[in-house]
Amino acid sequence: MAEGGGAASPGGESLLFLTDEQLRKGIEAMFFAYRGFTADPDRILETRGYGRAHHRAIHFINRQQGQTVNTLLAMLGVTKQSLNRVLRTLIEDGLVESRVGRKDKRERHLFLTEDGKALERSLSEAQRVRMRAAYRSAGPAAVAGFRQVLEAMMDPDLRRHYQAMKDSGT
Amino acid sequence: MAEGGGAASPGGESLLFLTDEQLRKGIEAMFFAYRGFTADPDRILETRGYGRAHHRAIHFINRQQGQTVNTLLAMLGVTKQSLNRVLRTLIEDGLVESRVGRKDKRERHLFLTEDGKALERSLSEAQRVRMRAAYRSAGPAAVAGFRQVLEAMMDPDLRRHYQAMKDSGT
DNA sequence: TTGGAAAGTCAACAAGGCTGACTTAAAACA
DNA sequence: TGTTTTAAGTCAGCCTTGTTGACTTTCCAA
Repeated sequence: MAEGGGAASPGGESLLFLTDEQLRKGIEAMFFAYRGFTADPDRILETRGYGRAHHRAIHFINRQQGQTVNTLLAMLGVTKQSLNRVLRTLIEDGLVESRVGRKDKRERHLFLTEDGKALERSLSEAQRVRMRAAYRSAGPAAVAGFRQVLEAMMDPDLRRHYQAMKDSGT
Repeated sequence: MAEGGGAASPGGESLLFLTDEQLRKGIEAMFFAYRGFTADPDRILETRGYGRAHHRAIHFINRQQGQTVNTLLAMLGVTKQSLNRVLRTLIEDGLVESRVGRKDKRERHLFLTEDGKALERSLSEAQRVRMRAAYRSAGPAAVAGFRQVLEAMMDPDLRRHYQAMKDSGT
């Protein structure tokens, strides 16, 4: 209700956005939007017998080709057993290549093959289409706000990962 | 970071925010932010032996007390068998009450008990704390943009659910 | 009175998380 | 040199949460 500094007062619009009601709408918006956000890739993945776990692995391997398994693990926040199951099928299917490290031979460096890149493009393009439509309908100012709020919502560790990517522009 | 808003170049603002690079950042922001968004409730749920499925059921029953199972099903987008498993444990644990419909006795109307409401409050408060912090750090304009983009990202069906809630203000 | 909708249940299965224990290879260290 | 630590991978088993399919019960409405 009227927490956060008296949202009920007239002219207090600068605070109104912090009412529990507003926050609840933001929470629900996240829930519904995330469903839409994953819907298109999910459909593509299904035709191949893959799931979201495969998508995540593909996305992050593409983002930084040649990264080690440990790096990927930190990004995904799952156990190596869990990742390994997914990674094994991607390697068997020829979408991912695992190369022994040149300097440190314990490490495996992960790369997308041409097939892997093709799937990555089709998945991310599906997501970009939706994102592009949302961006267009909301406008540039809204997009800036969108990214600002999302960034502030991340856990610090994840935010660092996100920001690291920001700098390494294509 | 000269491109926090995505459109640093003068004049090109209306198009620059639609580059694939910008879209990719938006996609990744969604991914990381959603992890943060669910982290706090997940921790609370774990202590009770519940999962996200229980959280979702509790959230939507609270949102519209007395709704039928079918309504809830449409909102959650899962099968009734899947929902039923979750619902059964919540009823057994005394967090949800299921009342036979007065007019149509086939229907079951779902309500949160006092215990259920207490858990709902603790879950949503955890989420609100994070959301509030994100909102504060991003500012009112960013929040408006955030909600606009999320809404545009939803599937039309889900958007209707979201907007329906919007009107039924507390 | 009967067809069909709403709800619930049982069984079986799959994806994708998890823990724990263990191996192998190689690097790092003392 | 020999020992410890690290990176990766594997096996086994468990849990949650999603799925399909088949079926029953209840009961409204044509």
